Amino acid sequence: MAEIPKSYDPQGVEQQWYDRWVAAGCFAGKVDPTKEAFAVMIPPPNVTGVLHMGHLLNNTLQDIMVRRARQEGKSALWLPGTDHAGIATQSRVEKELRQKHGKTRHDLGREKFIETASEWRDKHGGIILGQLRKLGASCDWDRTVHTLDAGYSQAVLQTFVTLYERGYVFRGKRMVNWCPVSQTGLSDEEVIMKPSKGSLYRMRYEVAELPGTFLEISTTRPETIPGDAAVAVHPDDERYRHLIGKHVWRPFPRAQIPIVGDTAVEKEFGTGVLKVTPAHDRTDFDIGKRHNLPVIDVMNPDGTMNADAGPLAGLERFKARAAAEKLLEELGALVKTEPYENTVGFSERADVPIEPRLSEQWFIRYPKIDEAKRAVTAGIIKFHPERWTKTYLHWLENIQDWCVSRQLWWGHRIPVWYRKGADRNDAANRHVSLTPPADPLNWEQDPDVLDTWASSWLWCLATIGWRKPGETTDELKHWYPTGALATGPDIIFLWVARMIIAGLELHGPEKKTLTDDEIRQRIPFKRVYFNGIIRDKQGRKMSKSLGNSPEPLDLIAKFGADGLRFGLLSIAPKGQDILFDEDRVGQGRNFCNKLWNAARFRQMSGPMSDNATLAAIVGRIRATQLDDDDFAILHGLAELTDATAKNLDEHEFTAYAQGLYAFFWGDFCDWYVEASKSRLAEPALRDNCLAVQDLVLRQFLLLLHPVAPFITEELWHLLGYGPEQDFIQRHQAGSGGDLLRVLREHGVKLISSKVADVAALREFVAAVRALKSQGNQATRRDSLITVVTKDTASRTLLESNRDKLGRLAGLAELRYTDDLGGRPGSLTGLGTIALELSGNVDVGAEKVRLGKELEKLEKAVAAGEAKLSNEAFVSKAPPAILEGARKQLDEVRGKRDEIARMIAALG
RNA sequence: GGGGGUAUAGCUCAGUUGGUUAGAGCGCCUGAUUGACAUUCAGGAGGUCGAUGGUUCAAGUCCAUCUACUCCCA
Repeated sequence: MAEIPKSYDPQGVEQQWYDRWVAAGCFAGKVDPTKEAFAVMIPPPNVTGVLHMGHLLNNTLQDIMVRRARQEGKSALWLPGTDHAGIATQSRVEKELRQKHGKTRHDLGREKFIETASEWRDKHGGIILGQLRKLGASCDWDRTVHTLDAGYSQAVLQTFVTLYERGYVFRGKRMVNWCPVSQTGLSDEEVIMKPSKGSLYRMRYEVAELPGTFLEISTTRPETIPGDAAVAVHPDDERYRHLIGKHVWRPFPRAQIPIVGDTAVEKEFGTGVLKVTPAHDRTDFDIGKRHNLPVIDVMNPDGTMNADAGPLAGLERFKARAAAEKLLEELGALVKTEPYENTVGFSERADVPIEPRLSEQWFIRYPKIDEAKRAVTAGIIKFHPERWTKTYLHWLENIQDWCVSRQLWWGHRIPVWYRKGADRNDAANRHVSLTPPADPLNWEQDPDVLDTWASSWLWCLATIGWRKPGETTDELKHWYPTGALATGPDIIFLWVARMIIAGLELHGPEKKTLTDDEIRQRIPFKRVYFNGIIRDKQGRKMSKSLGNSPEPLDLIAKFGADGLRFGLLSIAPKGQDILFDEDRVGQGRNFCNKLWNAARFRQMSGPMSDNATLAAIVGRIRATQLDDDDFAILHGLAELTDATAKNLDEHEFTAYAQGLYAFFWGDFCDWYVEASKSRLAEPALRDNCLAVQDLVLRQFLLLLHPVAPFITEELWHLLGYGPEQDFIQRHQAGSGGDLLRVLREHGVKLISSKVADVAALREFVAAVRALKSQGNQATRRDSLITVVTKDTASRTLLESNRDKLGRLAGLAELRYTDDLGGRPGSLTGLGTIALELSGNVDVGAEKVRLGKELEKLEKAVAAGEAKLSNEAFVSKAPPAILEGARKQLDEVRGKRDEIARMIAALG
């Protein structure tokens, strides 16, 4: 066996194992009806994207779930893929066309452009999937899916057709969020509201019927004045009620427009008078409909003003705003301009203010809303953390129709053909189908494509072969519903909710309503884990423009994939945002190194024996030779095993990592291994001690494997737990009970009182070390400690562990007495101790320290006495609590007296 | 305007149905290092659990109000 090097070097280990895993087909998801299935579908990253911090955490979590499922012997699948990212990809490709060739997509034509975009995708896309391999992601790469793949596309188009046939898809002229840069409509979910500094313009319009009377109006958007069709006031507003029905003069183009009364007007905002621009504002559009106002569109799709904008025609929208201000001023209609901050919607992709714009679009009215709510409220789908259910339900309760058409070329082209020259809004003139009409020359296809989310909402279905409602396949039957989804809460509406709705409507035959059982069969996943968003140290979102995001691959190089994964878990509070701090992630790397060195120590401590199976290792243990520490560590191991399972079941990933850390570093390395060094030096005791170490290491590697796959695989082999052609993923730790049973069958019965004994010894050692440190004897290995033992049991315990105490606390001798006199001392559960040869003790400092201790104890005594003299407490508290309180009071009193005595003795 | 979330040590966070003298990691201070590990070891300092009020024998934990910060939706 190779000698283990001094410090862990992840680089070589990781690459080597990843290649071997892939070559051996370790990640292949195989349909096996005899096994419980557990599938995870990766949240498909944007094909143009590269790995960022959020992916690291999110994919680590998925890998943990999948690797654990594999260890448990389940039929496990983690399916990777990408989405085609309509707007993002198209903008990237158009930008490149413009910069390299000075061309637009229109120069190329649709077909050629899509070809170019596909080439670009094949070349640049999917970088991120390669990066995930570095993280150790155990995806079944042979199954990689892209939303524009032929089969997937068929599913997307079929869904549109099906929903159209079922009456959930309709075409309509509506106010949409228009992005003037991408020149496409957007769904509400793709609009980011941002506070923006602008101006509030106060203008006055003259009342036509009452010359000399003016109405003051506030607006943030004077460039839309030419589109004004009316002004509106609240019908109950005393100030203006009498003017309803009259008219005002619109300043430009000068025209009379009516004054209408509408309850949508906020009396308190501005002057309480609203200019109504039906073509350019959602509320105004609704007001316009109620009052039969004309819709005057004054803008071009690219955000410039059109001919109807009169004097503003041809200007870009923000230039037009300035021009409008100037015009108002010249006309004497501007009262004043004041700075104003309001929230403005920005296009998520292009990052420019969106323009509410009236246009013809395709919409989906969401089906199965009640069922979608019930799936979560009835616990058929579980959210972790649970509170996200509130956000989810709130969205469903206020749900709006989904604008699914995008004025792009890159994506799934809407499968609708219109009869040439006929009214498109008449369904009779449409052909909605996966296949073109028989007489294509008489028809033209809708130029738009579908929203990317209208493809990724089928992710859990179409990745495993769903193509049509009511049809199923072996793969679908086996993997669906998937086991869990891990994603960020920022896409709870965009993706999570829509996937649930898609599953409910599309998986299975058409049904108007669903029973709970049917819901159970149709949901896309059983659990959703929402991980926190990773922010920088100051709590800002990671972004390219801020430059505050570390390069993930650099982090992997620096800490190792395992170290980074472990470090991320240990700093990721459940469902809270994560403030990323590189120093803290270093903990993960340190932990891997600690594990590495523990294994190295094991290797150096004695020859390796049969480690091939758990039974073989247990078989090496001689029950009669086990000491207190062996019992305690094995007991702790059994507890850790159960705690680990529980934490993973409940998606308590941080607790999972912290539990492993505390056991291994604190209990095993700092205490057990240190304590066992004296036994390892004795040939007669050595083998037994090594067997226990081998046992602990083996089980620990199994528990750690999901989060740190590389180092655990490497050590699994280095320490001889499995032959070369085997993999750790084929083994599981079992339960704590299993472990205890195997031990018991071998004659090892764990005595639980030993756990308390070891805890007392650890406390004793800590007290001695502290005392020595205060007496400037920290480094001495020949210290003498005098003990006033509490009872004979304490003395027996100390005596039977003398060697260890000597080694761990640097004690040459323990002496027992009844009176410590004036020596500086301290209290332990096993008795009061004092240091001999105390050297240059600072009596003053010692008194201060003891004084503080005394004060604390006196408070505790007073609290205890008050509690026990309280009639109500004594009569109402449960006996166990009462008993505990009495015991504690006795203890605290004893300690107090002892400390008081020590202080007095110091003089 | 509506709906969440958070507030515990200098920092980042644990603290599971209320029940001992509230914990961890990092940082800081002191000390150690020739055989597992400086990616280490030992010790120490540091907290009226955001504020007020309430329920209870008992509140960091439950309830109400308030304050601050933060996210989502309109």
